[in-house]
Amino acid sequence: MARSALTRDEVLDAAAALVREHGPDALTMRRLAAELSTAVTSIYWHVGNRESLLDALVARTVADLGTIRPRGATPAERMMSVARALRRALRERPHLVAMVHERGLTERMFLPAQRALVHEAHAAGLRGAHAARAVRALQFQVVGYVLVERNRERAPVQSPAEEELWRREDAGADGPLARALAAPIDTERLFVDSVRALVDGLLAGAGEGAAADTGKGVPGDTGDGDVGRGPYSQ
Amino acid sequence: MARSALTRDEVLDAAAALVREHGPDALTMRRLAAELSTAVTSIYWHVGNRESLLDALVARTVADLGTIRPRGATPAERMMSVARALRRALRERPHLVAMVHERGLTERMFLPAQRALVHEAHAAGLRGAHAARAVRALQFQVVGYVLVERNRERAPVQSPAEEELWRREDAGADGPLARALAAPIDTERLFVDSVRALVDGLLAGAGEGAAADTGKGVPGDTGDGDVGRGPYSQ
DNA sequence: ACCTGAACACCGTTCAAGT
DNA sequence: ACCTGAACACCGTTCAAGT
Repeated sequence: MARSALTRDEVLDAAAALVREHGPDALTMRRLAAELSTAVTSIYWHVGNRESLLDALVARTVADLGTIRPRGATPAERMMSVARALRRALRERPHLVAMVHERGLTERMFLPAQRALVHEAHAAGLRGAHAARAVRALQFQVVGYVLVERNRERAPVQSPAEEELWRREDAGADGPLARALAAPIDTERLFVDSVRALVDGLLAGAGEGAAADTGKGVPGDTGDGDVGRGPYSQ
Repeated sequence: MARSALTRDEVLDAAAALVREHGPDALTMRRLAAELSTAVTSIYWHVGNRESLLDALVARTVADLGTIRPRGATPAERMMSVARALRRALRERPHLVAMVHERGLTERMFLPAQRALVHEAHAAGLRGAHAARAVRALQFQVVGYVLVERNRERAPVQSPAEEELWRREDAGADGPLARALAAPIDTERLFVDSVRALVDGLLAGAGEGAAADTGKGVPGDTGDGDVGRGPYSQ
């Protein structure tokens, strides 16, 4: 069998590799063709155009994001474990997640996690629209946090260093506060603190009955990867 | 006086207009030149290159983001008013804010708001590193929320409609929950709820003494707009 | 000090043509 | 059904040259 038969999957693999290693900007049709030792135009036959190539990569990422298994004894703990798992999954695929975000598919991507959160919110005694808002608040919180966090990491040396920006005068007489704000952020801890505060705030006043519910997790959410094949000639 | 003397500010104004009306992708050097009825290369003389042109726009936006005036009777209320004001400011400049974000300058942009939050956290009785974490948690929350929110607005018709994704089985026996999750999000309300829950969680247990503190607001944070002028020849 | 056109090395995409 | 090279209309950027 001749090895040289180019397939759509090979194209996607090579494209994903380029993105993973050099970022989305490095993914040009010509470079991709060179990587695959083929003509640029062959790629067009397999994936249509650059836009739908990116769409396909994004669809893959959405499918890749596996199911989330909540852990912990109480609903609050299990909600926090979902939040941590979500964050980790996002951080493992920064470029691709950014692309998902650009395409406005973030929500679709988080459906499995959302299901797990619904389960836990219910177990915590939240019901109806109240539970829905709690789930979404947490989801927004986690996704937003990771976006901000990634942003900080990509940031160049912040134009004026944070320390310069925080002179003593601004923090009143609170020396430790000023010092804490001048120090680099412990994003790990800040994340946990933020999530805990939010979860506490959301669950405050909810009926605390079903805390011993089995943290069984999410119904399987597999499949759904493919996005349409075949030629793209008009 | 000859009207035709091209200035750096004119270039920036035209560029900002292009971005505001057609998005960052529409800002090409050639189109900008056409807009200004000048040669492409003239623009290079004034702003160096595309990258530093974007930098300058971003610096402008950062400077534009005015000071924030907290309102409300209690520190908690004033913190929430800062959060709302921040969100509004972000939503008024979506393209430019996205550019600030891409450049990793989000933090720099929010310094004024951060100052206001520090003031209120202190008034609420938080001290030292604890106060610093509260301020940052809230800041991450607001910025992250707006990023997610913008993302949703740009989203195309979510591939499978949310309703299809939420069949009854997933929400257990909670019909209202399922219906609430299938309905479009009231992002305004979700934002307020989330912020309130977070603020409540953050302030829980803090000394509640100085609630009547004057909500005087932030020390002036003007100036700082310019970013270096002159020729860019190597 | 400011502006210009020509030129270079890139893009994504289309098309007519091959096998 | 798959692959190809040539060509088009765009990019950002540099350079040598004008005034």
